[in-house]
Amino acid sequence: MKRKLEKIFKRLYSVFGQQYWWPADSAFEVIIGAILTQNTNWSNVQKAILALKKRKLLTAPKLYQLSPKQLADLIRSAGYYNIKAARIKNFLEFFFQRYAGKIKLMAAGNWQALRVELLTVKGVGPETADSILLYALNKPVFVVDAYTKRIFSRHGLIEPEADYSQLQGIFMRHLKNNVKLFNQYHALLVKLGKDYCRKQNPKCEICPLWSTKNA
DNA sequence: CACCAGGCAAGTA
DNA sequence: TACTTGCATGGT
Repeated sequence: MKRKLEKIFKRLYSVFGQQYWWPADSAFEVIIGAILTQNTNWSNVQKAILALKKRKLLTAPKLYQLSPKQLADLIRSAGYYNIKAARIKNFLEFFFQRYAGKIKLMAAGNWQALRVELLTVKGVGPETADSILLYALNKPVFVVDAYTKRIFSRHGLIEPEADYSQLQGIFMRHLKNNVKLFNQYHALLVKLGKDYCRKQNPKCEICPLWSTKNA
C-alpha cells in the first residue's frame, strides 16, 4: 500500500502539478472557510468569504459581535446559512473561551489534544477539524474527504464501507508525516475528484489513475 | 428539469 | 447501535 500511495501521488502531481492550498489570506480565514465549505461548492464559499472581507468582518472579534441572523445573511451564498452561522458561533465561543481568540495560542500545544477539543465543538467534525489543523495551523494531519473515499473505493483500494479514521490511518501510517506532502496530496485528490471522479461521471473511466499500474 | 458540491448533527426505530 | 433526514445556495 505504501508503494501504491507514493505512486498515486507522483502520478497526480505530474498530471496536475502544484495546487497551492488552502486559498486564503490568513489562518482565521481558513477556519471560517473550512466550516463554510461543508458539503458545498467552493465557489459559493468564496462569495461568502468575499462578502465578509468587503465589510472588514473577517476577524474573530468582529464575527463574534454579529447576531446569528446578521452572520447568516452575510454567508447566505454558502448555503445552509443558518446552520453554518451557528457553527461559526460555536467555534468562536470555543476559540475565545479556550484560546482567547488567538491563533498562536491555539497552535502552540499538542495537536492531537487540540483535535479532540475541536471535535467537541458542535459543527466541527473530523474533516473540518483536520482541515483546520493542516491548512490553518500547519500540523501534519491527513485530511480525508468524500472525493478521497470515492476515488480509493472506485479503484478498489479500500472497502466501500471504510470510515474516516480507517482511511486517514492508511495515509498516515504509510506516508511520511510531512505537512507539505499532506497538503498537496489532499488537494490533488480533490482536483482529481472535481475533474474526473464526481458522483455520476463517465469521465471517471479515463481518470489518470487507471494508468498508474503501467506507469 | 435533475443532480451535485472540499459534512455534520439530530431524529428515528 | 444503525439508518435516515434536514440543512440551502448556485452552477451544470
